[in-house]
Amino acid sequence: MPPTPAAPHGKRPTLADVAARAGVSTALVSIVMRDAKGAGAATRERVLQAAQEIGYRPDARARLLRSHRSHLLGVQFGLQHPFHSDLLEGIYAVAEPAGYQIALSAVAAGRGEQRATDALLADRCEALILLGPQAPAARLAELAAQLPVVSVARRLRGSAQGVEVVRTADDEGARQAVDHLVALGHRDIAHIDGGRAPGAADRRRGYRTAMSRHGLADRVRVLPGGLTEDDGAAGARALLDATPRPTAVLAFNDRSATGVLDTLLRARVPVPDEISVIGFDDSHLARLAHINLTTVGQDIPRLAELAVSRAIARLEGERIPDGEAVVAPHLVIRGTTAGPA
Amino acid sequence: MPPTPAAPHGKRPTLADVAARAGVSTALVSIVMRDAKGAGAATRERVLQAAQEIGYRPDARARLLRSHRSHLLGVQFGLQHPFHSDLLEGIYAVAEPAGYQIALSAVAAGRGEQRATDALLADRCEALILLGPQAPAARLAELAAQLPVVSVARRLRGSAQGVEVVRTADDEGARQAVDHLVALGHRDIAHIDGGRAPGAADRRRGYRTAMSRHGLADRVRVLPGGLTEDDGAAGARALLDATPRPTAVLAFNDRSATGVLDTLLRARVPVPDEISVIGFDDSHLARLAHINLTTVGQDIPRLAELAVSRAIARLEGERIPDGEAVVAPHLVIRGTTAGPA
DNA sequence: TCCAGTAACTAGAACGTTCTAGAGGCGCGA
DNA sequence: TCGCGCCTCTAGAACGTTCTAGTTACTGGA
Repeated sequence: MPPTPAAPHGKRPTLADVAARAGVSTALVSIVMRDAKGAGAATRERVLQAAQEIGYRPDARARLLRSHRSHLLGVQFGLQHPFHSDLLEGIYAVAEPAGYQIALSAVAAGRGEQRATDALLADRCEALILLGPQAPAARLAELAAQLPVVSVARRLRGSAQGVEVVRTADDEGARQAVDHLVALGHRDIAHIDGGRAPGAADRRRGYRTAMSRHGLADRVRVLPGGLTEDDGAAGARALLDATPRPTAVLAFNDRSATGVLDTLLRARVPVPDEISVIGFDDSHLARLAHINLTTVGQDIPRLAELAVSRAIARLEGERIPDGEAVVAPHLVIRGTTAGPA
Repeated sequence: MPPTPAAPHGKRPTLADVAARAGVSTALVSIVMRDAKGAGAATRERVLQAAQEIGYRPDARARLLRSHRSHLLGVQFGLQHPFHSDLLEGIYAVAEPAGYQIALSAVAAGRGEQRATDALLADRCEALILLGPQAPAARLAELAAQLPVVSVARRLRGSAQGVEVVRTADDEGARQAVDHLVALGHRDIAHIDGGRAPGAADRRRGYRTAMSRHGLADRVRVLPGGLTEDDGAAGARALLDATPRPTAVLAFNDRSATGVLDTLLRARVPVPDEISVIGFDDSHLARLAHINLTTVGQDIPRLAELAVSRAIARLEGERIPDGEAVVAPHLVIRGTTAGPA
């Protein structure tokens, strides 16, 4: 059933092979394969037939070499970040319909960001989309001098000229969480933060200002954390020892919140009866029936769409609105928040 | 500080630009850039200097187009599988030192395996490494007719001729888990399985035969499950209703085991005091201090190494040992197993 | 002194596409 | 009948690299 894939000379079949078999020129085969206009219906049919028979596939590299546009977007992502995986799903969904291909380059242990971006540049990407890049601003500026660069989820001050930024309004997300807890009647609300992680500073600030606005400046309590479950668990232990013990806690992200939940369960502190918990991200984790976490959702499809569309806009010479693209988060209320006992 | 990246004519600099600046031929520049022999030390220095000055980078696509080997391994992976991310880390670590580049292609919602492999073929990969492929065996055979294909973690019967298989001895892992529990004194040991997931059938079989070998055939209890936390949670609820209630349970994987743990905690059933729990994978999850899961570890670096080395061996015409490459798992004893009450 | 051998370098053809020009055929209005 | 435009198709150059087959210059052995 599968077409015999063997090319005449044992190598991968090329345009010329198809052309010979169909009795036309290579140029015409090229036209047919690209579905461009300039070929008659009958010939088109015959060429496709021939291509099918010898199992021809266009060579993407040769194609890109010749055409002066590559229509290739390079995406750098971290292998260990589920959040990046979710973004990638969104990026694929937007880029392919817009006629752009995606080239992936992973950041892994022993393969730093420099290696990752070098590979993308060598592949002739037209623009770079960097998910949560950690590289120094100077390096990003250097890249931005060569081609359009979009930083997703990492905020950059003026030091990285020319880099587009797409991110969530982290401070606003923290504010929504605090507002929700205050509306439920909480006053002693703690925050287990994200340390130096991207967005952590903004979430910390959002928490502080929201507390102040509710006249709770003296109840502010920021516990050092990070972005893993262990960080959350450690924060929760500190929380339990605190006096007065807070009745609610905002974690840096869902992973951290999961650690908090686990520690509270083990300590037989019922959630949300004695302590309410809020996460951040609305990851798959949070949605699971047995975790059922109230959390601040990031609008991942929107972030992905903005990242791609800004990259494309820069490539096609459209004028881009100045400044960062900031996406509003939204509170997702589930089962881990309730009024204080 | 960064070299002025502008090429003479505003486009990306090429070999010819470097050659002109250094006053040599393009062929010689090519030699220097590849670090091949055939250039004098002084000239070499001068060429490198010129390349540096105009910010030259080799064009990977043109390079691959010309050279008849591409030294490119295509890897297909699932965006939503942390296990695949871990494998990828290992694959990068092995492939790059061996002189092979990695091209990634993700399987995502709306981007099936066919699309993913098509992209890799268009990119002129020399071999394909598929992580947990779900495609029908016929499709894999069709690919294998065109180039070397390695299937990781998916077992294939004779129907997919020519496909290399690299996998963990799943039945053996299940056996180790049962042996451990029996040695602790357990007799009522249940298994929450993985349904139709890759490896699930083998683990189920390993559990059954191990139970039989210990004379516990009549205690065998397989509960339907899957590969997510929710599946584990559902299985655990079924477990609690069973009579006699099992004193130990082997989950399909760590995610499922996490769901089990959570349900047991909520039901105030202490682990491991009343019920012991074992997972499978030794994922990051299992290692977390507050989960501390006894689990069957897969040797991920070894799986990655075997996958890459088999692909390369096929490419370089070396003779490969017949049959699948099966890697032994190993039990990792942590805090969720103990003797029955 | 001559020739072989080697090291340094170059011209020009490939690789598999797309693109630019243009050739030929046909229909149609004047 | 001519002239024009349109459609289909083709020849050949181009893309940026590597490879093959030289050419030149220098060394050292007979």
